[in-house]
Amino acid sequence: MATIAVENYLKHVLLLSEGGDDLVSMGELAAALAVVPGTATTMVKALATEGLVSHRPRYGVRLTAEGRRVALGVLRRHRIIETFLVEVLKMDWTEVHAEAELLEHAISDTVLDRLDALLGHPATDPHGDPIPTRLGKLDSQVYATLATCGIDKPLRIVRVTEQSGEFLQFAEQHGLRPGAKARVTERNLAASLLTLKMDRDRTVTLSLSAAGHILVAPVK
Amino acid sequence: MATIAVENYLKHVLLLSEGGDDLVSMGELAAALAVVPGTATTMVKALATEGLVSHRPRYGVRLTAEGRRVALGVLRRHRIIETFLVEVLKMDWTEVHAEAELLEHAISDTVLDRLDALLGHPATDPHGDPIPTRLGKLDSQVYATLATCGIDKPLRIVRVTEQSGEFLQFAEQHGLRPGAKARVTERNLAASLLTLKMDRDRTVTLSLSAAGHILVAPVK
DNA sequence: GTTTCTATTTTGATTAGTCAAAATAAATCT
DNA sequence: AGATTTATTTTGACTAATCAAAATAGAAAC
Repeated sequence: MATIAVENYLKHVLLLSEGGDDLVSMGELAAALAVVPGTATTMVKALATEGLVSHRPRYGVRLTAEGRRVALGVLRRHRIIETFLVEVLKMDWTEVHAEAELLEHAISDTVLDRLDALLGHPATDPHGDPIPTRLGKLDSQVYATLATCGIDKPLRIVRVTEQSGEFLQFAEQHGLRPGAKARVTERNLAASLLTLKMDRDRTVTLSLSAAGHILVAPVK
Repeated sequence: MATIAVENYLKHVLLLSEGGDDLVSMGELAAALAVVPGTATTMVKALATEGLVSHRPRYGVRLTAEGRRVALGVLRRHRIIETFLVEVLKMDWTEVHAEAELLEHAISDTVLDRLDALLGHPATDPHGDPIPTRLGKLDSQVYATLATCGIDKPLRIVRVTEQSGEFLQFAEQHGLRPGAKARVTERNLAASLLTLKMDRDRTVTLSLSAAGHILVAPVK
């Protein structure tokens, strides 16, 4: 039985390895978990002897098949709980992340399956993040971001990959939520800024780094 | 911030002191928490220095006002979660106790208040146990039990004070659930048995000790 | 009023997770 | 290549919660 700490380590290794590089560094991992690097090293070594990760000392860590299975379970719980909090309890999508962080380690499979059914087996959570299936399949579709997409093409926001309350509240305030329509009108690399037009001609300006967290798909 | 272990100790001191005796013994407490007695002693001493209980060494332990406040919070969470699991997720009232035991330490006040509102601010959980209010008021109405009530009087079951799955499934199987109507037809002290008539002339026999866990009120 | 029984407390160890700070290895820069 | 910077690992220490087993204090029995 994985402890809460173990579940969190595995979840964060999964999330950090999503974005490309194969091995997750101790630095990244320690920062994500808000522990000191030495703690991450110690824990990773323990996880490695349990067969949940493989550790290449001095280079980084990666999930084993078993570790990935556990991590996907945690992620599934997290995202179903977030969806429940928004859809049923009508909480704000900008504030449910922290709540789900707590509950994801305490909910049983029975309760989770009931929630999933109540919600109609959703494919994504309120941020647009894909929900792993019971069988451990995770949709890995790659989207463009506002920082990388074409200019003046009609777009639909599909996902916002940032959990911080401030960022999400900023996004919500300007209508940058999953499902919203948008169009990039100008991208200024020198100033690292980007301008876009939302519904009803609302204009929004944001930094390229922020834009990188907003995933979009072309509107057919 | 109280840890999970601290919350559990305080909750069990509260539950064990409900049934009468002022001081809760280390033996009872250790048994309720499934730890060895020495562990309970150690923990209780720590709780005492935190001002959450007062410990009379060799005699027992009692909650302070602050400890009671914390314990009532845990109990409120537990019972609201149980109610949610039955009313919204349609789980069986005989199986929700263990689930709530896990979730009660992970749910925030925000989520709890939303659940409470969704459920219409219930006064009791599915077992008939009273739910402490946000302000820490706990209904302490005293009921007769099937072991102590009068013979041949029409009764309504108001509460079942046993959490074990087996007991509850037995109760459910024979219609002994909160709200059901019943009438004691015979009480045999020698054999420590009791017979009662339920709806549609169903007859049920159970031990006096089991009967002591089924609380009843006279039907007006 | 001793002795005996039983519950409680104490003592010494263990496990999980963490931090601070010293040691070390890899990468980078002359 | 040698020196410096930076990330990682190691070491030693700490906290919370637990157990096993020895010591002890009340209560009950004689």
